Amino acid sequence: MVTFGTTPLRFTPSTMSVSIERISDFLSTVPLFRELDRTAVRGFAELTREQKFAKNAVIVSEGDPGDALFVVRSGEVKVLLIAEDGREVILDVLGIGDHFGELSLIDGRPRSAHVVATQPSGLLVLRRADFRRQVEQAPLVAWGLMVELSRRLRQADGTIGSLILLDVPGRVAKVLLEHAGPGDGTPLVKQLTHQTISQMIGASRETVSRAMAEFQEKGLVSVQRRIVTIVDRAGLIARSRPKL
Amino acid sequence: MVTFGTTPLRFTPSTMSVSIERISDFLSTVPLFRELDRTAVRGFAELTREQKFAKNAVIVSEGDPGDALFVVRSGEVKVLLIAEDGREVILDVLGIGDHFGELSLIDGRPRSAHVVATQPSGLLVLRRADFRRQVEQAPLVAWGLMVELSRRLRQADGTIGSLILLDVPGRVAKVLLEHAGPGDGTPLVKQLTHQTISQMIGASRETVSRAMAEFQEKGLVSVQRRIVTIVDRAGLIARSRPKL
DNA sequence: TTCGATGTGTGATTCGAGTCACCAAGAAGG
DNA sequence: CCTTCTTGGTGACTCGAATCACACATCGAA
Repeated sequence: MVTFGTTPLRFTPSTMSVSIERISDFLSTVPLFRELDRTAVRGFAELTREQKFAKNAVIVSEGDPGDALFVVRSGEVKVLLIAEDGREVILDVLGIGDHFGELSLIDGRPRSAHVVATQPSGLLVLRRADFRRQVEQAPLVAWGLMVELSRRLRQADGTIGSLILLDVPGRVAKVLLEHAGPGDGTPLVKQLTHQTISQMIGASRETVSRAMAEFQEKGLVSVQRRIVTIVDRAGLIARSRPKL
Repeated sequence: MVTFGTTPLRFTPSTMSVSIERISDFLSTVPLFRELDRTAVRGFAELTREQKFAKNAVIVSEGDPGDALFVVRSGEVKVLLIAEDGREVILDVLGIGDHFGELSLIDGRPRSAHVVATQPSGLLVLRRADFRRQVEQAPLVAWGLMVELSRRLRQADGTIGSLILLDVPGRVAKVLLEHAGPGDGTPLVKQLTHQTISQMIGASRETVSRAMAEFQEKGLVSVQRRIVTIVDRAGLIARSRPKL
């Protein structure tokens, strides 16, 4: 349900269905729902309500009981751990079409990380009970969920490997490659500050700066107005391997 | 199907069913199948064949096309990444009742890691097509699979966090706690060499040795005939937190 | 029992990367 | 437009942990 300002609006059926239609269109672009037919997607779209978050707003906190799944409709959020001393570890940066919160939905345990908006964001919220009921109608979603969890597990294992096997410049190179556009000469899909990168790979901001400087000097990447472009992909890949 | 030596045996129906019965009994102790009724478990048990592996035998290799799920029936295996320079990262050590290989089964992608027997081991093998068909009969397994993947994802994220936030002794403490028995004074459930621990936490063997020496000195753990017992759990927990 | 093999303990040295301390350069907002 | 905030760059110093180099302890198997 959508509200403008603080006034709740009553929709005429036609206005209503336009809105649901829009959400359905959006959801069918999300991999999790891609295999479903129109009707099934609509089923999910109807259970959805959109919630807006300002930049830096906390969306979920580690330890909270979690009973909702979120799909990013606009904006950007980061998934992170916060240590007692305040240091932050960024586990993931999510953009439009990504989703989070499924772990608590599946196993009923508390949230495993914090999620904070890095940009003003609109999130579609699906509550647990609604979601479960709907999954029983459309078991394909269960499959899609497993595929997504598999992807993340592979990614997490890869991250563990590179934390152990690579030096800081190697880890920076890997992050750049993971966020690279399709071909050489394309800028990164996301704008990552050195600070953000450092929190993703467990390094200091300064060391990331030095690594980036090294890459520019060697002609591996070029940076214009803080937008990073990969010039020599092969060179970066070489740098992202454990050195013998 | 079971074979002794190289001679395939023909079973009488009764012999056969004893064997299947045994496997069913075993499978129903595995969390993945725990929610199923006898008949459903039997369905899976019948699709199973046991394969023996010698110590150090390679069970699956990273990059292989994967089309089977393995359940450890006896022995122990390790899941690991191997860098080009030969260094090994141990992602997990699996014992009786644990399983691996589901990622490739779910998403059809190549194996994401190597699996090697650390002890002579017996593995129950379930081929992809059989497994999928059976899952359609028993959708509860799909749910169990998601719960298991969630558990691993939480664990992997925790590992990433501790690699970034903790020093080596902190990471050692964390591993000890994760493998601890129920109460203080109980020995670890698995025997881990310093070498193995070092490969799990991305440290050198020597540094792990020194950390263990420190823990013994401070009375946090005691070691007798290479069996580690946790004496002061609270102390270890304190050591496994990021220090302010 | 004796011999490999496998696991552990400890010093000395080296090195990658964190920390501290600034300064410069873009963005962003009044 | 000029201030303010956020981001990036670089040197100097310090420190945790890897590496190197051995010696010692345990364990199985011949």
